[in-house]
Amino acid sequence: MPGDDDLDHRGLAKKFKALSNPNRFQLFAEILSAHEANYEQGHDCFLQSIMAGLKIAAPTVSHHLKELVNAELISTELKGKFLTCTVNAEALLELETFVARARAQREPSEPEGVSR
Amino acid sequence: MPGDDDLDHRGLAKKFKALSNPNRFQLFAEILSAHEANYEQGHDCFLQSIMAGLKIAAPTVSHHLKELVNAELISTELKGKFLTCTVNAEALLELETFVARARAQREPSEPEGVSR
DNA sequence: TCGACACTTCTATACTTTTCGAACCAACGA
DNA sequence: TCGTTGGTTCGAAAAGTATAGAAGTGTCGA
Repeated sequence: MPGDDDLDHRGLAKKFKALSNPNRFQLFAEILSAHEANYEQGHDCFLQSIMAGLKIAAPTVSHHLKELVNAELISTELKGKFLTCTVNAEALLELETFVARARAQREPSEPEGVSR
Repeated sequence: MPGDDDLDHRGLAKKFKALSNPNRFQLFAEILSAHEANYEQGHDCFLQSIMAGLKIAAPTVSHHLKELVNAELISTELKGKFLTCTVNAEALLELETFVARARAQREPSEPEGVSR
């Protein structure tokens, strides 16, 4: 059945691509953990603090950020002078669903054990 | 603490990268579904049949395949004249673990099946 | 109002990736 | 032993990506 998985393919590849660059991946990971750290406290994840952990220039960060947004992995919002980042839960779900399904596909019944 | 997540980062980024190209992604997906289809019947996933579904030349397929192998997403074996592909279950597990953890991170309050 | 700050856009450069034709190697069947 | 077939390697062109310096936009505090 085409149209079952095919729709995902483009979006998924885009998301994978967004995470394929080490710096961008780290950027995403930082946002993720900042998100976690700040969730309870109610304040958002500021780009500024994230940039501190990376050793790349501001224009590059800006570029990577745009890619993450474009892949719909995160969204950003300008709050006055500062930029806040929010991880998109749907995107993560989409990724997880794909991988989980892939795993199921690989082993329809048998638990490991490639004989031959 | 270095070696817990940090190791993953490199490997993960590599895997994400391997899946970042649409054609390569599709290649992987094809292998996956061929795998599923043929599992019970005992015969392997032949590259030949996979290539039929893609509109890229043989050298390109060969190249992409090598990338997937390099990212440890699959392994290949030459059987006489034909090449068979096997999806690496560990790789999928690694991906799933990352994504699941990311989801948990995004919403610490939400109960999910993943413990830290 | 001014200057500092946070971030973006522009532009340029170095590098990587994708892609395929041509040539190649290995295995199989006749 | 050939010719055919499945797949790889080589070489090269075209496109894309990562990166940052310089300059720009908007916001804040003094």
